[in-house]
Order: sequence, then C-alpha cells, then structure tokens
Amino acid sequence: MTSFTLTGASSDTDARRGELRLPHASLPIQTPVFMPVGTLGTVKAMTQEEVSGLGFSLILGNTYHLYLRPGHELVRRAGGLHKFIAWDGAMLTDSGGFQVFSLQDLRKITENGAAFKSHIDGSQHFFSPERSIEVQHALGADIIMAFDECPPYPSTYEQTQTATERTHRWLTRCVAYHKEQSSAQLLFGIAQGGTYESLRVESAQFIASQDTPGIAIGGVSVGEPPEKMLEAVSWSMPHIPKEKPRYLMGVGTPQDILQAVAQGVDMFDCVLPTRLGRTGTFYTTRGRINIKGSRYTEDFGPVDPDCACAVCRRYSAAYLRHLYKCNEILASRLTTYHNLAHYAQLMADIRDAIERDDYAAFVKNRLELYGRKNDMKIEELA
RNA sequence: GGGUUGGAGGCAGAUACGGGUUGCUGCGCUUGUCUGUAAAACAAGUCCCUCGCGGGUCGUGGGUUCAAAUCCCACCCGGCCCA
Repeated sequence: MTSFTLTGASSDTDARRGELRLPHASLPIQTPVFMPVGTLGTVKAMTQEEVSGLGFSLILGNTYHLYLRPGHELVRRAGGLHKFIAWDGAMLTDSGGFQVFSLQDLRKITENGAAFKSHIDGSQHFFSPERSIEVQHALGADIIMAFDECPPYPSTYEQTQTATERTHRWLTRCVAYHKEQSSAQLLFGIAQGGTYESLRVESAQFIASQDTPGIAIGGVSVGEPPEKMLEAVSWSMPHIPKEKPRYLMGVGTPQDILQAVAQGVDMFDCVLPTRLGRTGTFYTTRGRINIKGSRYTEDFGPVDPDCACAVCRRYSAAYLRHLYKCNEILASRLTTYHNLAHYAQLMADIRDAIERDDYAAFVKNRLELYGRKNDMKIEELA
C-alpha cells in the first residue's frame, strides 16, 4: 500500500508534486503541503471550520502536550484526536522529541528515553520511544513521528553525534513497537545530524534504511541561520528515497519553504504564521509588517493589497492596529487567519509553479518580492 | 471670598522634606524579535536641548543658604471644609 504518489516534477529544480492519501482526509493531500500547528488540539485562535475553510486538510498535534492535558487516555475514550477536537481532516502528531530540545531545563535524557518535569505542575514524566508511540496510538493521528533527540544549535560534533546515533537506536525501537501493535498509522522516521555533513548523510541513510512510509528531516529551525538550515537539507536529501514523502520539521519562513521545495521537500509545519499572528506581524508578498507600528495609525487601506483573504478584503490596517493596541482577541484571530491564508496561497502557488515547470523562475521572483534577507544564492537552485 | 491640604516623567501610585550625577513600580507609548508552540509572549528604548561632549529640568516666579525637589513668600492649578 503506497500512500504517497508523485504526480509531477520540476525540470530545473528538485521540486516535485505529489499526493498523500491519509485515512482521515477525504481527498488526497496535495504536496508540497504546509501543516498548521495545533499543539494542544487547536490551531491557536482559529476554529476548525476556519482552518479547513482556508484549504488545510492536515494539521499537527503534540504528543507531550496532549499527554499532559487532557491525557491521551481521555482522547482515546473520546474516540481519538480527530473526533475529540471535531476536525474533519487528517492529523499528524509530533512525538515529543522537540520538547527534548525545547524543555532543556526540565528534562534529562538517558539511553532509555527522556525524563520530563511537567512545565505545568512540575510533576515527573518519562517518555521512552515505546511510550511516545503508545501515546500516539491512543491519540490516533494519521501520521505519527518517531521519538527523537533534537540537539540544540550550536552543538559540537560529539554532542550531535551522540544525539543522532541515539535517535537511530530509538527509531528501531519505535518501529519495532509500532509493528508489534499493528497500528495502521503511518510512522515517519526523523533524520538528525545537526550542522555536520557527515552526520547528516549518515543519519539520512540510516533513517532511509528503516523503510518508514515517510521521512522527516529534524534538528533544523532550532536557532541556526537559514543558510545552515538549507545546507543541512541539501546534505540529507540525496539519501532520502524519492518515492517517499519528505517532511522538513518546523520550517519555516516563506523564503525557507520556497527554497526547501526546490530541494525536493514535500511537507512543512511551522508555528510562525500562527505565533506571529498573535503578536502582530503580518506576512505579505512583500515581506513582513508589524501592524502595531505607528505608521499604520491612519492607514485605512488593507494590510496587504495583493491578498484576497477575507481579512484583507474587509478590514483596514488602522483597525487591525487599533485591535492590537487594545489587546482585543479579534486582533489575534484576524491576523492568524490572514497569515494562514498567506501560507495557503503560497503553497498553492508553489504547486502551480511546479506543474507549469517554472519553479526556478517562480522562486527567484518570490524571493525578490519578500526581500532577500535570508535566502540562499539563487544560482544554487538550478 | 476665607481656611486647609497637595503639586517630581505621557498617566497612576510610591519615594526623596537641606548635601553627591535625583528617580522606583505599574500602565501607556516607540522599535524590534519569534521557525517539529513552557509564547495573545519576550527584549530594548521612552523628560527637554545637543551629532556628540555636555547642559537644562522637581507647577510658576522670587527669596534664604556654601548648598533647595526639600525651608520661606507670592502666584497658578487641583482636593476638602466653611461662607
């Protein structure tokens, strides 16, 4: 059973079009795809209808967070995550591996797994690879992720090697446990390797050897400069089988996504559109703007004149600024909505450009518009 | 009209009631940051003049003093009481 089908490819870059069939998605997911992040079972500030109305049919949840609250057994009793949160589309749960990175002060890693102190009440919890998969089985997402160790940036070669090799051993345990439980969920492996070429190559090869139905590149978007991130992708990608969906975890800015797609990445997730939405930053085709800025006080036009989303069609920049200054809930909602609409449109445009086989020129053009702040040399795309 | 009491940053509150370059907290305001969400968060800045060095500024104006936000006088503005 192959759940992923390639439907097109770019001739001047490694970008490709594909379809990913998932149990809870009524239609195949069109790739390259962006997945909004809904850590706690909600894409923050959005209703499920709004998220699906924007064209998203695959969203994230987080194992560690949902395990703590409301508890995976409760979710299981509710009939699974989809049913619990009343989401009609597909879902992916991250394993808690990222919390190994982000909760550095609250966890301790051993060969057997990671001991966490709950960030909510300080209580002790332990995630082994098996435990993470067990919890993800209870949550019931379409795609589940291997439990990995995500080393911070910067890390020494030795630190990265230790984390990467442990991630490999943990993956074999995840795969074995997953098989034993004969779950129909798709388990994706995660390649690490930090900012070291040899480790990236080694890790991508190892993860590929485990024959999971999809392969993720992890350990990026942990504070490294964008060019290092794209470099890590370029080292990993040649070793990841073409026929499998490739998921670049935690990425990213529109610029990152445009360039990673050119390297053959199919799936993305990132908190940026939602987090920036809550804190007053709008994505526009011509770069980011901070709507709280005083220059928008009397700007009665739309925030992004080129955007066709419901927010830009109806509300003015001055009004949105006003909502932020007053700390109104609607501010977070409207900006999140717009940013997600921006990402949805970006991905649709990316897919179109690949289908037209015009991807290199498309990327060049878009990067110009966004501003060249953190893009790699465009010649490297070809 | 008489009495009384008070007046330090954009606002509120506090603190300083003769001695060093006065200045605290909160809010507001300004700018910035955010990448598999410990985040509707966080950081920096925010009296005036000056590019800077530096100078000025404690309601206003006088006075006392070696020295005044601080003591005295007048005025301005506000609270309260009496008429």
